[in-house]
Amino acid sequence: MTIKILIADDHPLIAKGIKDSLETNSSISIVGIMPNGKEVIDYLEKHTVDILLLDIDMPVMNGMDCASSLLQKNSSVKIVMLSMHQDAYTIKKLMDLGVSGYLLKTISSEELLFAIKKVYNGESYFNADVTKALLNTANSQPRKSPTDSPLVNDLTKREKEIIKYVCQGLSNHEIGEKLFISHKTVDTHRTNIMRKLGVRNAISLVRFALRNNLS
Amino acid sequence: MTIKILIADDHPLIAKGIKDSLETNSSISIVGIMPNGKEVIDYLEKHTVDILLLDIDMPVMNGMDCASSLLQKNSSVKIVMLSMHQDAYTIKKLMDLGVSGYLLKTISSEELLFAIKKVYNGESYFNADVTKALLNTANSQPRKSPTDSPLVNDLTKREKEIIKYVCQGLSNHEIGEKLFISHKTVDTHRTNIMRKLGVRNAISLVRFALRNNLS
DNA sequence: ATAAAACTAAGGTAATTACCTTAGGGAAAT
DNA sequence: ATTTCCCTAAGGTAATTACCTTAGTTTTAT
Repeated sequence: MTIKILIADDHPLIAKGIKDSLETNSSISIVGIMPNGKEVIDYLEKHTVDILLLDIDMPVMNGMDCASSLLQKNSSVKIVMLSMHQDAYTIKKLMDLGVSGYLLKTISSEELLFAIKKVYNGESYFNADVTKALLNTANSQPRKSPTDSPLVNDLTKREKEIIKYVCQGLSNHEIGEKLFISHKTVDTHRTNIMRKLGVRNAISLVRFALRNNLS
Repeated sequence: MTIKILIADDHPLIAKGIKDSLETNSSISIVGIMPNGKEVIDYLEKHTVDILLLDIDMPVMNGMDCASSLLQKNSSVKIVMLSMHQDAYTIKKLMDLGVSGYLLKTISSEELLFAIKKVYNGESYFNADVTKALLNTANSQPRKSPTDSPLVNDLTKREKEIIKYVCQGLSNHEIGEKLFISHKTVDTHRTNIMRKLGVRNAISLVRFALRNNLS
């Protein structure tokens, strides 16, 4: 009995590391490496695999959209997300979609193997740090992980507009005047933005914006 | 002749991938894998390596601080940053510090090998996407001001220290804890700083700090 | 040695932000 | 056609910041 695994990661070095780590185990076979979600979808229309190790941050089609698409069409593949960041917002979204696991890339190859076996047996596995990230935000407040880009996609047009003005040092009142909306609406946008990005104050928001060319 | 390389990355899977990719080449020897900047510093005090492949996002001591420390003490090691993100901000800062290369983890093992050889021969290497990221922001934001704004001279040592932490998004309480002073003292410093710089909120303060390399 | 500057601290007040909740109308997607 | 965002708004509360004043201690400079 061999567990057939498909890896989706746009970083060749990382994908190779995962592949090599797993292939030392004879009951596992890596059937392919895909550089983005689109190619995963295409591949899975013609082939069957047991487990998909899916990175989130990928070009063309990201892991989130890919997982969403596969789960909605009731694909038989079990999906294990493999990400750099423990962003509670993203994790929750994926759990709601129905992925079988969420692992940080900080895990050892032993833990990865363990997780794969559990998932293969129909269980799910979320590693400790991930669970902790969710606990910290029991009251639906995501957290942390600036230095991230996939999060930008969650922002609406208006939110990006608000960010620009926040970065200019304008107060909620001033922003409201510029956009002809209430300062309370600006406040709502700000709170939503910060929740999405997992930051707790305006300065961290500005730092994020600068890193992602939103300023 | 063997090129001795030290890898610093807190993700075992990734580090292993890089290691395996490079070690297929007989002229390269991976002498170790360090999980954070602190351990790199410790290691390099006792050993010598040719090239340090340094990840930026690491716990305990990040790659930026690690590179800064090594370059300031004139370590002979050549530093090649290896990051997930093409953040023009960070790249510029690191180039100013004097790192020999900056590569995205999206590169192939072939390109990594090519870069290592160049750096080993005293040249530097920044991969295409990185260069592109810099071009996009070259005109919009001159990072390095040749002459500091006269206002900077009015700031005391302690005030510059406070600014650094403010830029990190820390609250007055958190800054107070870091510096072992009262949050009210931090507040006083902040107010004094803002008065000197003629700004009215923390975000404008951060903008000023970024323009004047105080962050 | 004395003055000036820097660092520390605190009390108080006003303004602002951060966060939660609820909610209606319109646009976009399925 | 119905659901699902998105944008808008507001009420409320807690936390934080901005700013003022006063003031003791330490460090630095002349």
